[in-house]
Order: sequence, then structure tokens, then C-alpha cells
Amino acid sequence: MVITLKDVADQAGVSLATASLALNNSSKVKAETFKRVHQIAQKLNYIPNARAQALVKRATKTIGLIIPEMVNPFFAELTQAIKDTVIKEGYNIILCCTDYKSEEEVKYINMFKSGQVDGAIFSCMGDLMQKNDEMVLDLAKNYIPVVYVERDSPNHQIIPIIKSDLKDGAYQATKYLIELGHREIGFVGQSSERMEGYRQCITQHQIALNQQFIFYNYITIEGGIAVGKKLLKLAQRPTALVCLNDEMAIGVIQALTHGGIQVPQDISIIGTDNIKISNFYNPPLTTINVPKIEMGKKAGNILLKLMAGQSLPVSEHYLLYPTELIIRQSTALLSR
Amino acid sequence: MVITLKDVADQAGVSLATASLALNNSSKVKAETFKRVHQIAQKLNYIPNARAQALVKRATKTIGLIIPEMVNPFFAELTQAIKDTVIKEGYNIILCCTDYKSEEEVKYINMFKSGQVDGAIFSCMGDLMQKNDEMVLDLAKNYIPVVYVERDSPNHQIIPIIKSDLKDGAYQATKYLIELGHREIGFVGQSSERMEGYRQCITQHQIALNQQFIFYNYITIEGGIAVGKKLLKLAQRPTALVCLNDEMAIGVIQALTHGGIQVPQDISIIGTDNIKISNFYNPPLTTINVPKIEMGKKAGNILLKLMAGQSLPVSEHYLLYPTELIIRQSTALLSR
DNA sequence: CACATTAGTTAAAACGTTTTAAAAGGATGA
DNA sequence: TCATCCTTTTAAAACGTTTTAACTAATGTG
Repeated sequence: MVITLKDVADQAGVSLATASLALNNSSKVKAETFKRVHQIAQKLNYIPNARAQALVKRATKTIGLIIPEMVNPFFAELTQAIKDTVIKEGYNIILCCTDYKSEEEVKYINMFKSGQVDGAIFSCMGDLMQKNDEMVLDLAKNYIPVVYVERDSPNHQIIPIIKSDLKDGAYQATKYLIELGHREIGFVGQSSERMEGYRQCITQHQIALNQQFIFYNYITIEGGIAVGKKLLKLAQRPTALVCLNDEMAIGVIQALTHGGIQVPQDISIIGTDNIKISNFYNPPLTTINVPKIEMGKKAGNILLKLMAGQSLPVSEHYLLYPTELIIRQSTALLSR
Repeated sequence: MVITLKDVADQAGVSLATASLALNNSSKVKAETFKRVHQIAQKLNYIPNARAQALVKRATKTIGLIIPEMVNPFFAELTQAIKDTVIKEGYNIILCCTDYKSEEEVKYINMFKSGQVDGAIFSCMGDLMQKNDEMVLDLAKNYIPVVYVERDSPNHQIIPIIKSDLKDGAYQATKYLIELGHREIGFVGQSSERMEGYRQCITQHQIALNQQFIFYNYITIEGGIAVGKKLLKLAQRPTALVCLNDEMAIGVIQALTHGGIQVPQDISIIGTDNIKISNFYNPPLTTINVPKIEMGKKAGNILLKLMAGQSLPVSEHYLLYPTELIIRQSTALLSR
């Protein structure tokens, strides 16, 4: 049913070797034979068996992409950028969603070790999973090239890192709120670089850090809503909030609006990531842009390089991309 | 460097065959040998080579998923559901985004024919790509099982189809607007089942179909914005709109709001798909729910069945899932 | 004309498993 | 003692390619 190289060779009256060489455009084979083999292959609709090729070439033309989930625009956009880059060299992506569980990640690491992919890109969120760093290091040392995106590790010589300057992003966001006259500025999310940037900015501007104004929750719209509801009950509310990402910001805005508090009139809100919807939300979200596309492309290109056996210049072992404040309409001058 | 079965066999003092049998839990091998092989394998950290297994087993434990793009919450949610289902049987997903281009789809079809995946799920959008139906049919007949999701074809005996009743959805949406008192109801999108449902409802309710009120554009937020801007310039505007999907609806709302027209006070808007953000938008979107999760799960399960060599009952050749109107706050009684 | 070179082809090995069919060994029974 | 029957092990084939090294035939050189 399915045509194999042997069928082509037989019909063309040549050996397997010749048929293979011809189809792989070797210059060794006579023009006439070349043509004949190609014609037969075409006629029979021959498609080389990828599994056999993978075995002998020790490569699957596939890379693994580890992200926490697809239903998160940040990772969807990142994925798109990576895919657009690697597809140019004929690589396909095996999607590996961990659902934020480190055990899932371990399973995928083992799958990668089995030789099912030629390289891998690891991303993450919420600064979890650092506990798997050693395993990934082993993977990168003994099996396939690995690149980290938005994930930190001390081993950049072996696992190149593409990161955005999230700490600075949160710093800029907080600074902007201060410039707008706010002093009661809260943070929504989890401990992270971003929280650190917020903290630094607050203290550097001689504002007392109020632990009551740090709202921990899940990094999702629902988490944001939970925070928003909590805020509604609060006697003394911050006048501005820096959120760990845009989804949390949207959740907070949604809950507050529903409770009759207006954004930005009553409270200013800043997100992070600049996901697509943030520009089209009501109100359009002031946020910190993270150059997802560029970072995804860079990650893809670096991985391609490594898979091609090339070595990286030290300057590319750790790339920090600048973040940028995007001012839209969820922030306003402190009223009163 | 990488440990192979031969290493395990050698160290355990048995042949390749015995080692393989032991590791595959065959009952033929003596308990003592079994234990020894397993211990050695563990000690050496042996991981079977997936490429070799794929060749001999004629299966890669991988499925292909064709969608237009990742950056579209509908497909992201669908993907998630499919992944959650197939992962249970150990299958991974190769992500194939066509960017709405039928040539891209052709490339992926050929990749699938090469034996890189054990089965495939095709989805699409905007009723494009029906021109590839013959090629997919060939794929399904001669190579691997295929399932369609939200995509139509006359060949359901060979390619099972999972669809939602989008025509009825649009009908319900339109009917609801009529019940709210609207008569000037427009449609935003492209010709499709959904537009057909809208048309039928309008004419069945003795309302004259106004071609001016059908607004064609790209099925994206940007497309919606373009329509919104056009609406702003219109002398006579519809009082309600049915949109092809939630993203277009969001675009329309965004542009209208920006132009000083309020939703739902001045105009009612209904989306389709019930993507996650629609519930958290301002205003929360009235929309038509499409049971993406159920459909994704069903598609995954049917594909698993087919890949396991089982045949489908005729009742599962064509599954039509009901759609449902979700009333939120982007629609209101016609004022005046 | 002998020899070296080149062009073209191919047999065979390799990739790392699984699986089949055969072999080996041991126990049982007559 | 020998045939029979298990149990356990293994050699070898298979999966479908690519690649190496060897071979043949033709061409060129002095």
C-alpha cells in the first residue's frame, strides 16, 4: 500500500543505494538514472518514511516546547513566534504543556531523552520548576541542545537563556504610578522578579512598603478576580496596582468595575506582558511590554544554531531583553 | 554516552532479545533474569530509543493537530482539550499552524504521510480549505486515521466529523435580538453557516434582509475594529449585531466605544464561541457557547479509538454538538 | 599497452529496537 | 534410556532508510 524506496528502486531497475542517492540529489549519479529515479518516485507518489530516516539520521526534525499551558496568550504568542522561526528549517514542534506541574515537566524531559526531539525550548511561569534545573542540565549536557526562555538558571554556558528585564519593567510601572501622584501602590501576583522591581522602586522613592498592599493569588484572570473582590471589602484601598500579568489585571478590573469602582478614575491598574487583548480591553490596559515575538524568534534561532552543531558566542549565553512601559487608559493621575 | 539496549544486555549477561523481553514485561523470562535486567537498566539509566521503537512498531505515539493559528483563544482552548485527552494514552501533539493558508496545510498533509504521526485532527476556520478535502481523504484512506473538528466534508464514513451547530447558534442569537425588540440587525464576518443561520432567522421573522447590514471583514479583532469604524461613519446604523466570533465582537465594541457609542445602550452586540475572555470583557459579552472542551475531548477519544484499530459505530461518524446562547451584558432591550 | 584515474553503481553495514522461530536445557514419565 | 514437553534463552530477521567501501567499466596518460 505505502510505497517504499525499494519499490522505487525496483521499478527504476537500480539498487536501493542508487535510488537513495538520486533522491537525495547526489551528484554522483548519472543524469539519466537520476531522471528515471525521480520520475518513478513521482509516479508512485513516493514519500520517504520519516521514522526510518529519523533512526538512521539520528534526528527527527522536531523540537520540544515546554510551556505551562496553551490557554494563556503570552505562551500562545511565544509559541507562534518560535514556530514561525523553526519551520523555516523544516522543524516541527511537539507541544508539551505542564499545567504548572513539575512532575509533568519531568515526564517530558524523559521523553526528550528518548530521542524523540532534536532540541528543546523550556519556558515557565511564576518562577516555579527551578527544582528541575539539574535534570534539564543533564538533558542539555548529554542529550540535546536546550534553550530557556523567561526562565532563569545559573548554567547559561550550557543552557542559553533568553529573558526580558521584568524587574526593570515592574520598576518602570511603579515609577510611572508614583509620577502620577500615587503613593498607596499595591502589587498583585506572586513573589517574583516583578515583585522585586516593584519593591525596589517603592523603597527607593521613600515610600513605606505596606505588606497589606501585596495581594497574592493565582496568575490567572480568576486570581485577579479574587483579588478584586478582596479589594472591594477593604476599608483602606490602594490607589494604584501593579499586576504580575495582564490577565490578573483584567480580573482585577472586572471585579472592581462590577463592584462599582471605576478604572482608572478610582484606581489605576498596570498589567504586564502586553498580550494582544490588553490593547482592546475596556479600558485599554496600561502595561509593560515584553518582546515576546523577538524573544521567541531569538530562542528559535539559537536552538537552530545549536542543533546545527554550531557553538554560541559567549555574548549570546544570556540575553536580557528590555521591557517597556506602554501607557494606555487604565492609569490616571491621582485624583484629589 | 547514551545507553542502548545492547549495553544493558551485555552487562546483564543476556542477549538483546532477553533484555528486550524483560523490559517489556514479558512473562516468558525467568524471574531472576527479569530482576537483573531491570536493575541494570535502572542503574545505567537506560531509556529506550524512541526513533528505533517508532520504526519497528510503525508508530510514533504522536498525533498531528492542524489549526489555523495558536493566537486565537478558540483554538488554544480546543488544543488544550485534545491534548488532555490523548496524553492519557501517551500521545504527544505535533502542532501544525497553517496561518489560514491552504498550501501550508498541504505541506502538513505530506508530513503526515511520511509516518511522522499516528493520526491527525484537522480543524479550520472560515470554511476555507475545503479544497484540500480530497487530499485529506487520501490521507485517511491510505495512511492514518483522521478526525475533523468544526470542519465539514461529505466523507464522514472515512473522516469522522465533530461539529457544533453554528447555524442554530446564529439563529438563536438573532432570535434573541428580535425578542429584545430589535429589527435593524446586522451581521459581521464572512459567509458561513453562521451567516446562514442569521439570514434564516431574519427572513423567518418577516424582517427584510438588508445587504447594507452585512459587514464582511477578517475574522480577527482587527477585522472587528475595521467594521466598528465603518459603523461610526454610517448615517443609518443597525441597532444590533451578530458577530461571527467573539474576537470580531470585541473589535467592534472597542471601536464603537472609542467613537462614543455605548454597548449595549446604543447598540447590542452578540459574539460567538464563548472564548474565555468574553466573560471578563467590559461589558461581558453575550455570546453563543460552543462546547469546545467536550468537542476536543470527543475528537481526541475518537482518534484514539481509530488509532487502536477499532471501528466507529455509524452514530459517531457525524456528531453535531448543540450551541447555546449565553446572555451577558453586551445586549439590551431596544431603547425607544 | 599497462596503469592510473574517474564516473557510476551497488552490496553490505548501520541505526536501535521488537518479534519470530528455533534452540537449548531441564524435568517428567514410561 | 529415550521421547516428550515445558521453560527460558537467543540468533536472526525485520522495520526503511542512509552511508561507506568496494566494485566495475570507461576514460585518460605516458
